[in-house]
Amino acid sequence: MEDLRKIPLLSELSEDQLKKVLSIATLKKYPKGKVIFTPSQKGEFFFILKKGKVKVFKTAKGKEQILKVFSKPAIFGEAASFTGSYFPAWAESLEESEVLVIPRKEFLNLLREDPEIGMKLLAVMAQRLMHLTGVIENLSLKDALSKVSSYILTLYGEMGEEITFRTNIAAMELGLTKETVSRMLSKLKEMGIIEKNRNSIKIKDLKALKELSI
Amino acid sequence: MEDLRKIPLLSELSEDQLKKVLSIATLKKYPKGKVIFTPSQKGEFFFILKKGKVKVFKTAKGKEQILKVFSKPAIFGEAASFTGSYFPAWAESLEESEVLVIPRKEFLNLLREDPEIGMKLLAVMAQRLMHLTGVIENLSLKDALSKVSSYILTLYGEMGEEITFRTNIAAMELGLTKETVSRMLSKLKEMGIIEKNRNSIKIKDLKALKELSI
DNA sequence: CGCATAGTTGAGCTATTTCAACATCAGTGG
DNA sequence: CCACTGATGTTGAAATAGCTCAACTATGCG
Repeated sequence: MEDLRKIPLLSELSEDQLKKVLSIATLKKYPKGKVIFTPSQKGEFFFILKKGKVKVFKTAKGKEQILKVFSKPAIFGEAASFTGSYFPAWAESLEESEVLVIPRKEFLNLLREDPEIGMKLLAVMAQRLMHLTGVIENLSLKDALSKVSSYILTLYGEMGEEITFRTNIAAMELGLTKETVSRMLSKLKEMGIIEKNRNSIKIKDLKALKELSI
Repeated sequence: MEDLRKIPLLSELSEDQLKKVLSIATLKKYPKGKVIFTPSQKGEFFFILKKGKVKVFKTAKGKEQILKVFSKPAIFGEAASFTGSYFPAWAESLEESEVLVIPRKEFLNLLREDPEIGMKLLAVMAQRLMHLTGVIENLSLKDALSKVSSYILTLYGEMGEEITFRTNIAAMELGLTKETVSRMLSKLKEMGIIEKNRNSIKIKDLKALKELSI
């Protein structure tokens, strides 16, 4: 429950309000690879990721483009559950996950009761917008090496730290194939910019990486 | 002034409120090709397009990707002026335009005074999110012919209608070159799906076009 | 232990870009 | 009113980034 306090939208709630939310919410457990919502569903529910990892993505013609991966406690599906329209994307668990599901009606009640929550939601949506413009910039304006470089930087915590890196997830986020991502990683390694193990990388030359990520 | 009422955010305002907004706002005129804001500016102002046409876009490495073109009265730059952070993109007039500029402070006051306006803004942001997910879908999952086909459909009003079509704008919205867009148009013409003049097209086979746009 | 999943590497392919040359049009100034 | 100029669009040929396909390796999970 304390994890949930870290979510901007919920941090604002009083103890009582949060309890109320939790009493309304249903806890759902999704094993790895389960669909949480699809574009053919209307936003009748609002989702809070409590534990696990979820990808939100578009698909067409057998291809898939990730919009965002949630791996920390966060809300998702908020736009559609606000408007009540169809979800603009798919959501699927990437690992075993726990999700709190709140009916749209209750979600709207919360908003109505406390305008401060509406403001928080605005802030979240503004963040989402910025994130998506970043995705678009990546997709449209950068070449493969820049994409991978900037992607690594988004994962980067502190110098010398081991960064878990999933090639195929990266590929789906960046609009590349896993082969291309793999090749770019090899290239970065050759250039002495990163070190590479099977599931993780380590940044050796942050400055050069930043340079490439533009 | 009545045009402004058509903008969702403002339609909600009382006569007095709207007058107040207009008294706060500064009317700015931009000739064609003028920059309205850039990513190096913080969202100190909120913009209302009154007349004209404005493109909001990202650029890098001499390339340019349009996020959205506004051609009817609308608000823009709302996310950054809500959070006060840097604009995530550029805005530039595509033709001579009139823009109402409102200081962030006053904009936030409006939100504070009337929660209903906050709700409207949420709706607008939700729309923007859906739009951007659509842009991403286009960029990442579709080939050139599909992109152009679906783009034409977004412009489409009623059957047999002449549709103004600007090849280079289309290209910048679709993440293609003008040459490719031109070639795709020729292809669609060859296929008997559209008719084509210099600055406009006409849909001859809507069903086929929809088929291609997937 | 075995099998499905994830990653690597090479080779050839192809959609789109790039470059170049040309055509057309709209607006401007004489 | 016409000539000039810059912007916009068209078409062809060549270049290329990234994809597809294929074969192989490593891994981790049941």
